[in-house]
Amino acid sequence: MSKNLTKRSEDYSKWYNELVVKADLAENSAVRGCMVIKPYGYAIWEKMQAELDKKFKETGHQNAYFPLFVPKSLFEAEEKNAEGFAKECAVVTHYRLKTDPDDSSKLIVDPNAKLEEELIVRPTSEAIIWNTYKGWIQSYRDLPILVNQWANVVRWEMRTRLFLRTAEFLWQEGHTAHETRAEAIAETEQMNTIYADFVEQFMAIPVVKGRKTESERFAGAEDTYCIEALMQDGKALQAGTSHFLGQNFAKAFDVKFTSKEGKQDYVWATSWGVSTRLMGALIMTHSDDNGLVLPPKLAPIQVVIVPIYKGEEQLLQISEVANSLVGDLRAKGISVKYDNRDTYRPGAKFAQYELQGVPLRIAIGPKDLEKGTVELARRDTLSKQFVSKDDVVTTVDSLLEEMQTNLHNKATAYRDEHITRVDTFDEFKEVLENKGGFIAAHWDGTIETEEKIKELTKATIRCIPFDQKEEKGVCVYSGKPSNIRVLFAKAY
RNA sequence: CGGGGUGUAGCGUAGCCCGGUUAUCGCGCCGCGUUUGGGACGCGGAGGUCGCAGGUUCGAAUCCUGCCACCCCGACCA
Repeated sequence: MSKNLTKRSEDYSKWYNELVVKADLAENSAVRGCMVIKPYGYAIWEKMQAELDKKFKETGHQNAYFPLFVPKSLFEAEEKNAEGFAKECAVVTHYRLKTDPDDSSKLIVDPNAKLEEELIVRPTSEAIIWNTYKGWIQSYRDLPILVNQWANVVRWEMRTRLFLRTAEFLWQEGHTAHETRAEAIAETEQMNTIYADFVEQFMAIPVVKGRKTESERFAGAEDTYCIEALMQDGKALQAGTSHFLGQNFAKAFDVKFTSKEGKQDYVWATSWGVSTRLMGALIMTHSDDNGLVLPPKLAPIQVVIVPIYKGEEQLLQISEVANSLVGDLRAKGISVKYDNRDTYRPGAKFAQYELQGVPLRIAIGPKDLEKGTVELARRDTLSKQFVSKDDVVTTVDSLLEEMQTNLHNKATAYRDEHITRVDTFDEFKEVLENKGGFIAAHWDGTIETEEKIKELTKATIRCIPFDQKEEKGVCVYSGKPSNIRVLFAKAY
């Protein structure tokens, strides 16, 4: 994506148009920041869901569903968590409307239908889930509980951005309960790795795995692991998180179990999630000026076939070739669309599928009929080639694989070029201002320094990378000793 | 909630300063015909509470007042 297209969110409209429409109920400001995901965009989300779900099941997790509403008292139970989300909660106070006595065409909230206790629309489900787990857990035999929920959550953000920070978003949230600290930490690590593998391999987006600093940590967590991605405009995006919650929620909701030895103890917890924000990451990582570019593994349509013809008869001849090709490709498990609409010309279709990011396009025209070929165009490089009819299936098959790798390599190269090692604060500011991306710098480990750097540069510590080697140095801001570099960046 | 900006057809806009025929143009949409190897062309057509409410005026998209919404920047955040 070109630089000028990264500056304003409205510039993304070209791509978003294919995926999403902004909720726009005219005078109703209440839905500001929510989105309507169109079928094509939702199909992408469904592919992501399916892949993640598979990985969750492979690691012993099960899906369940918990209520949308959280009674306020439950929400209050874990103090830090409550405090962390308090500023951005939608609250249900009434349960009924009635006709306005002054204007029968209007409805008003019935003042007689006030709830005894307000209900919070979940910004996350730890509270209601841990309140439920309390009833599920008595013995070590009940552990571990490995549950995931696919759901929507609401966070009343002051400022929203399509996909990256919408008021309502779709996500999955895993909530697990364990006997031991070590087991819970292992789960936290496992899930962070699953996210990293998914985002890298399936979405072709390179990420840095690491740990959050205390100030960036999830409210109520003892430790937060994350995967951080870098967008084409040089800003970082948190693509997924996995939290080790310690015994905080177990204590808040009084969830104890009796161990083999007959002793009572609080259970150890984790939670982890990824959201529709990943679709924003997808757009901002791979898109170019012609629109979306989808990695083949998550493209709802992997191959589109466009006929080029004059007259009904020619279309029939081409359709014969096209339909047999569709059959052959589907037999290989490749998703194909044959677009034989006669209401649009080929050029318009080409443009449309490029906008939608369809990885491969096959055009079949009279020349191809003569020569026994098809024209094959790939979305990532925009290059075209003629392929013999007999070789199409194998070529498509290998190209899809190649494109998946190519996209990941391209994004990785970009990301790696934008990790800059910096040793002075002047250099830090210079790189941040002119180059963007991640800055690998020494940090003295204090919240004060972190805050000060944020205040001066707007850059935050994205993570302390797991694979960072120990290295003696001095803090880029305070000059105090440090033995590891952390990653700073401006973030979404 | 602070600072800045913008509201005219589905989308993008001209007109506003300096009030005056039927509100401009492009895209899109509908019909007919010709087209079809990179976003077709011709002819015809439909579509407007000029953000809302007041006010000034013979007359308001245009001037005044109030309100509302959206966008950008900031605080907040996955």
